[in-house]
Amino acid sequence: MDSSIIIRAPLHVQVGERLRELIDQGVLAPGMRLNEAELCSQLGVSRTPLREAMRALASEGLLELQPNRGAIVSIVTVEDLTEILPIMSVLEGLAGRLACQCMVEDKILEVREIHDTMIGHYRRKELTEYFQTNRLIHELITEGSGNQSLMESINSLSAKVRRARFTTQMTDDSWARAVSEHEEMIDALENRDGIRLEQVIIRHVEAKGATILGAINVESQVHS
Amino acid sequence: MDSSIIIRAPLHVQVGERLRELIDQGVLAPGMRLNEAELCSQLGVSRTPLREAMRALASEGLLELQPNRGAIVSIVTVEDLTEILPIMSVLEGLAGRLACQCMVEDKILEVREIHDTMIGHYRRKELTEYFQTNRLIHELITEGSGNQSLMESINSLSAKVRRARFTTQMTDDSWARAVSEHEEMIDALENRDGIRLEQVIIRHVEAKGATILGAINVESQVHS
DNA sequence: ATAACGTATTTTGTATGCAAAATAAAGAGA
DNA sequence: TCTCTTTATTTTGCATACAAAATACGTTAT
Repeated sequence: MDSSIIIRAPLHVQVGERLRELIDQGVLAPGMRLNEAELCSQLGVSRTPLREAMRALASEGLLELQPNRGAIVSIVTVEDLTEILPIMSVLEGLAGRLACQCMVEDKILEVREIHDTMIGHYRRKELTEYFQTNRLIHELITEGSGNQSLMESINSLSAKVRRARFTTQMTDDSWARAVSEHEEMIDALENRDGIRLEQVIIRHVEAKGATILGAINVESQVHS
Repeated sequence: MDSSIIIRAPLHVQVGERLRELIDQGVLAPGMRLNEAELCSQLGVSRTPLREAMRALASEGLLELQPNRGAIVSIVTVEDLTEILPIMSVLEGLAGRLACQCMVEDKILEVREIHDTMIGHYRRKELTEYFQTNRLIHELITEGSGNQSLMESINSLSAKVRRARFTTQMTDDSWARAVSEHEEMIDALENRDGIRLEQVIIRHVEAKGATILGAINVESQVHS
């Protein structure tokens, strides 16, 4: 009858979450070798739960395990991004199409409000806040699809893209375009026009992908 | 200099592969509890590598881990299929679109040949062989996308769908339709018309999904 | 000085043992 | 007979210990 008992998550789960954080924050940088003993003393656990957590992260693609040679934080290459971005595009598109069917009116209103907030950030050229609200909108639409499996797929890919840590530098032009595409998205969503929303999102994410890959190419040119 | 040394995979990797096989074959049936000690003696390993393998399979979705209560082979529900099939649809569609750009002429020819073989099986109503060649075509197109990440995503979802083990009973009508869609697919591929191939595949996989879900509903009606 | 070999040290892989939690079983009370 | 405790057994979670592989290091020979 006691429903208030706190179920402590197993150590290997906690360790997994902690590692995920560390990788996300970049404390464990891509390419870095993970020393088991070192991490153990750092996290205050023995090697068993640590290793179990590492297997799990590895099969999610966050770590790369080399037999008898330990694990490294996996590196997201330009090739990876080139592969992942088109996938994101169609998946987010699908999420949009489904969201038009599933999302309750309240949620759509919420998206509209965040959209308006985002427009404000755009007008005031507040880049960080713009990206934040932008991402939030995409996440709400993904959630709105009501498709758990789809959410997981998108989130997993999305995490990889974020881990690439490129410097997104939009031109005034591409930024304006992105905003107008968002306007269209909201419009399609409010009219529950799934087909149109899907098309707009696909175009939108493809364009975003092109921007990202373009920026990376510029970067690598600078370095050479 | 010795490149002929055989690098034997670590035990936990071997165990993982073996478990995957057992689950795939249905020896470890969905919902079944996995007893660590039992599996250990069966596979001839200690609990450590087994547990590491289990974590990996769990984060791939093949196993479900309950804290302090062991693991069960995850069950693919109708809801899961309802979620997964639309995802498969757009992903295979994308694969088709990309395949039209990437596939070398020889590979397209190969697909054509298998397609013709499949048509033969269709005419002779050889169901098993039809499904086999059918699946092979889808796999070749997926490969042909040249997108490793996309392949992995599709294969992972595809494995789940297969694990559901529904009994696909096509009507003459839906079978004829599937075949004609395949004709269209091959035609689009040979003309490297990516947009069209994508559309056809999306329609085709959606229809296949409807057939599957329909069959399951019929089954559950029979049981009640 | 460099290359190659052999040894020492570190690091990973696996097995085992113990503690804690969950399940099964047995017994007492209604 | 059924339900609720209490106890015994099983099973999972974690730590430690040992073996094997890889790396680092020092020595010797060219």
